[in-house]
Amino acid sequence: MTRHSLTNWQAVMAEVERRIYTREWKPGQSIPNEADLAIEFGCARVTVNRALQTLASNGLLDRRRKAGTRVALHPISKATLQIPLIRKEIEASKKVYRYHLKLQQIEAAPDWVNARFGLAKDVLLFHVIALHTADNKPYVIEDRWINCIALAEVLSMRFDSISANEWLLQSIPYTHGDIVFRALNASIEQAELLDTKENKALFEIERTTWDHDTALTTVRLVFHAGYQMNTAL
Amino acid sequence: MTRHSLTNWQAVMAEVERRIYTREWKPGQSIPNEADLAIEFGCARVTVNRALQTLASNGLLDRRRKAGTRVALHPISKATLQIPLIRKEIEASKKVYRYHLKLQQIEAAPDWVNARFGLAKDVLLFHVIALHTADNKPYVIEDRWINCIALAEVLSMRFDSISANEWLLQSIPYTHGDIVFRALNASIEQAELLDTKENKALFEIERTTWDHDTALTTVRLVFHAGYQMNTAL
DNA sequence: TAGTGGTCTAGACCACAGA
DNA sequence: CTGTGGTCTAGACCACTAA
Repeated sequence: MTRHSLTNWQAVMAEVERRIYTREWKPGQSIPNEADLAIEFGCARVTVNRALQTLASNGLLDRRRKAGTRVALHPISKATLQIPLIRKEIEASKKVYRYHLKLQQIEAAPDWVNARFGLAKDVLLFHVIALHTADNKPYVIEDRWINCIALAEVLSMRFDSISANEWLLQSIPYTHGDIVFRALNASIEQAELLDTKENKALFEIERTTWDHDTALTTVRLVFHAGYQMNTAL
Repeated sequence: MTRHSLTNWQAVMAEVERRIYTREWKPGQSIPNEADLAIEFGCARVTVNRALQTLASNGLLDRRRKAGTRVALHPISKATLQIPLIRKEIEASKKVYRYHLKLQQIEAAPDWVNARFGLAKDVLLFHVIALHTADNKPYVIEDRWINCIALAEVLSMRFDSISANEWLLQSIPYTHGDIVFRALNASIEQAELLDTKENKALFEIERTTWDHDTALTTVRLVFHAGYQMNTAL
């Protein structure tokens, strides 16, 4: 991919990668320490350090103080998922994005939401259901619950022109989140919204975001039939 | 999570994160340059650089030479997926891992495989189907095709005691890979192997690994009903 | 062209964990 | 105790790009 001139530490990284890849350094084997490599490559130790740290964070090396650096035995592959705004994702594929609000009200939440939020059973939460379309075809259903105790601002919002997805991401800072991916059989309602048949296998992403120990919002994104999520290794 | 004493650059990072999170520095806004921050924090510029680079790689900052550093407008969330060996994944949940070879033969590949490999239609490829179980319950079907032109070693392998998954990962180096996640309705055969019903929504991961421009192997992993993939944000 | 981030260096000290 | 990686510093030069 990158057709640029390599910086020094990238060159060191590339050379180390090459030695691992060609099995000059085999899985499980110790490689020379940073100081020796710095001498061999004729650079500062920090430069070697940066290269090896990067490789270690990619899972290609195991590093321990005193024990030294070894080629990883089980290269735990790491894939990085980009999770963009739905609107951006659709616009990136050069399709026309549209947004349709289906429901916005305050109501008691179902069990799975209360479980996620760690709230009592009959707390009222802000509930939004919306459909995002690409070129006027259903793309994803956004079924969102918002903790309006922690986020009182939401009570005055109308999500008919801006999606809750977008408003939250731009306006509400969070400290961390968790994500679950799963497959589910379409309910009758989901099938109707997504223009497919009941029981069709659909891809779902469930995301909850937190401000420290307080859950702010949880959303289930149910994608149209045939949706695929891609990434590189 | 981390209850350790922070290193200096981590402290700087934490402070910058705090300012972003508390909106002292708002989305889109420029923050002071590295030199000024180094003075303010009483540390070397490199230390600030490391902190800001880390935040930028997490998507929280946008950095451009001359233009300076700004708080990201659209915090593109990045989630890192760990893709371990199936055996490790099962053992990590303290269940008993077992492996059952269902098929191993050389045959002409279906279209989707030829498409991935960029090969002619009637090339013969190495085909393996296996079931991985956790506590004797079906966990995932591994349906794998191996490019035995590029990987002649595979012709002498018997995958009845070691899985192709494991052998390939430990023995065959690759330069990169791509991954697709999707949902599918169980076929009759899949339902039977996974002890569920036809048309049940199942989670599938399709992974292809490459040595430069040569596809080495492609695999479809179809998980048991109810499987979820988790990650943090 | 000038300001900003990106990288590099030599040297230093520290923290951890193996022997 | 000692070898190794982890981090920090001050200073320098380079590379990109907005003005």
